[in-house]
Amino acid sequence: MTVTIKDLAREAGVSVATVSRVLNGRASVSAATRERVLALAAGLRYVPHGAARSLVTTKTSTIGVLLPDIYGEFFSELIRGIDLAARRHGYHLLVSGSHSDRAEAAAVLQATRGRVDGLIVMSPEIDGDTLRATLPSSLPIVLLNSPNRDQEYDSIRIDNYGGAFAMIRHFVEVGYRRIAHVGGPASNHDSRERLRGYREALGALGAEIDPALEIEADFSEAGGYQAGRRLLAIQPPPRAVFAANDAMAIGVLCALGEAGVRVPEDMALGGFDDIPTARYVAPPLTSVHVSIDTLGARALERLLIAIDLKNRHERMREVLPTTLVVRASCGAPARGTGAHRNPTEAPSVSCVDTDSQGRRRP
Amino acid sequence: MTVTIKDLAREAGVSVATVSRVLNGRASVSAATRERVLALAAGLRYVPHGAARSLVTTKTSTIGVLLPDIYGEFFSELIRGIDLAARRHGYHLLVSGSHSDRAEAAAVLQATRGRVDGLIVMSPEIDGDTLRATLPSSLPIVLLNSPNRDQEYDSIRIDNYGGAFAMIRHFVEVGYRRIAHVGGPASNHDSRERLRGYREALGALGAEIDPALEIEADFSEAGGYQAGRRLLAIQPPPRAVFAANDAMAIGVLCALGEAGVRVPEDMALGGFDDIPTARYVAPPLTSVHVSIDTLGARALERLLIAIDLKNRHERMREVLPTTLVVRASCGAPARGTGAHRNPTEAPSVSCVDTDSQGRRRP
DNA sequence: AACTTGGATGTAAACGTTTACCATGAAGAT
DNA sequence: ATCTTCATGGTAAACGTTTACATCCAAGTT
Repeated sequence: MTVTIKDLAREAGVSVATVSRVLNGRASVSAATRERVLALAAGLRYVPHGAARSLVTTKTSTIGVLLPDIYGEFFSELIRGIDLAARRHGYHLLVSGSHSDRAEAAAVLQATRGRVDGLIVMSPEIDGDTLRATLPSSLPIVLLNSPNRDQEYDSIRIDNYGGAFAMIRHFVEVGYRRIAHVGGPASNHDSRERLRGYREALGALGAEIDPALEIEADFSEAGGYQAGRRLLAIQPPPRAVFAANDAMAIGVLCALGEAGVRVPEDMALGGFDDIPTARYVAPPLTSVHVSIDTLGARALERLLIAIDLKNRHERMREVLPTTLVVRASCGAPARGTGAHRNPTEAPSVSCVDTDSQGRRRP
Repeated sequence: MTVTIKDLAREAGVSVATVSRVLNGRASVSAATRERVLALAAGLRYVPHGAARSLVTTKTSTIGVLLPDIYGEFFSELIRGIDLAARRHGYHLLVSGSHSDRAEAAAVLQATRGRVDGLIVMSPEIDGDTLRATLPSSLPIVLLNSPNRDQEYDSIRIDNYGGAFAMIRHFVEVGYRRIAHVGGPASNHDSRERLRGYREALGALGAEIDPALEIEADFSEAGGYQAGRRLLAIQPPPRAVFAANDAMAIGVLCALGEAGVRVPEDMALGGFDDIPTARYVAPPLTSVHVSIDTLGARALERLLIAIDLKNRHERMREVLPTTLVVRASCGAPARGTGAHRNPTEAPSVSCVDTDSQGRRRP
């Protein structure tokens, strides 16, 4: 029913080898034959069978992407970044998100064998040992934002520590001394690093240290809202709040707004991630910008190198720098009014590139 | 190097057929043999080769998803909906987004042959004729939000017309008579349907009709902002604005805010899509809610039916209903204050289910 | 005229599975 | 004791490609 290379060969009166050569642009086929085969292929709507091809070439031109949960702007940006880079290199993407447990994630990993040339893995469930246990060591893998310090795998992560440090540094420079933190789940590596940046910055910059100012939430708007309510009860109240992601910052904003607490006049606020929404809330949110699509693109390019070198390359651990984006919510000198900014202008913000210690980069 | 079923068979001292039977849970293998093979498979970290398997079974357990551009909350929701449904049914997802031209999209379509069991296509570039020309007719396909009225393909789309109609009906009920529209590109099918809903509702409900009130933009925040500026110049000014998506509505909000025009007191505003951000802008945005993940899940399930029935099923055209979500931006009676709403509560909004004529559903 | 070269094409093996079919032998039925 | 039956497991073909190798033949070289 579906037309194969044999049908094509028969119709064209040549061997399958010749058809294959034409289709793959191999040399030494006469122009006449080429024409005939090509015309016939179009006419019969022939499309080569990918699986058969990969079986013999041991190339799939596909890379697998394993994500914790395909949700929200972070992941759409990430996939977009990976996808664009993949297309540029002629690769396809096999994506899979939200695995409830380790067993399911492992099953998905297994299922990708023979359908992908490599894997980009971002999953709190999966560590190096799990990977080693379930996959052949010949499969190239890049770990994304993983706590993993494994020498066997490449990894790329965001400079959580430096980003958090930069935010606190900014708060301190603006003049705040009593700064609270709304963190993500302690089990999450990103949360822990951002918390560490917060704590060490407080210490290093001489701000006030008070464990009562640390609240743990869950990275969601709802969690941020609850945390915001608890913030309001703290005495004396903090003058600024650093939320470990923008979703929680928005929740905090919500809680403060309800209570009549003005941002930034009564309490300053900063987030992390710089999701697109950040600039459209009122007041626009100061945040730590992370170039998520770059993260994805870099991961893909690293993976391609690994594939090219048959996984015999030197492993790398890469850290992507962050940029502090200052908007109205942190009460920095003479910035914005709380109105939405004009989205057609260049960002009306000050950006500060920082190194991994939160220090200003030239 | 990588271990195959043959290695496994040799080590276990059985034939490849037996190993295959064990691995696929086929009957008639003694418990002892099964144990031995399973233990060995785990020990050697054997994983079956997907491509080889699909070659002989003609099943890939993968479905392809072709999207116009993986960008923004709409697409992350859509992919999420598809992914969840796919996993539930044991399928994987091969996604591809943002094709600059028809040729590239066609190339991607071709490349999926033999790697997918079916296709979900959402792309303005690709119509029925292109599909017919590039793909074997035996491949099951579901079209998403496509203008296509092709009898050959299943399709699912959102009730753009009904959603727009419902929004205007609501505006009229609140008391507005002079209502402007900020539309998407005229080349886009969704825009055209929303515009049609707007126009026909104005006529049907006796509101003011004035071509000067129709502005075309491009579905982006920036485009909405520009449109907002033009709105301000219209004399007499409209009392309400219906933007064809939330991104543009946010842009309009921005322009109005800059000009000191209060929403909803001076001008009411409504959007379309009900993206998560909609409830966090100030004032919270009234919008037409679309269950995007449902759209994705439905598409996948329809595709699975088609696959099951080897594409010999009856084709269907499905229209997904919308829900009007009333928040503060439209100035409906005694709603919100412009503050962020508490995200832990059930939505503090009135929802109105409507049929395809924008009439209230029981 | 014999020999070499190389372009065009065909032959067949290989890739890693699944599965229809067949062979074996033990247990139960007569 | 012979015949069935059935569980177990082996043999080999098939899936649709690519590609190493072989073959053929025309054209050029000596």
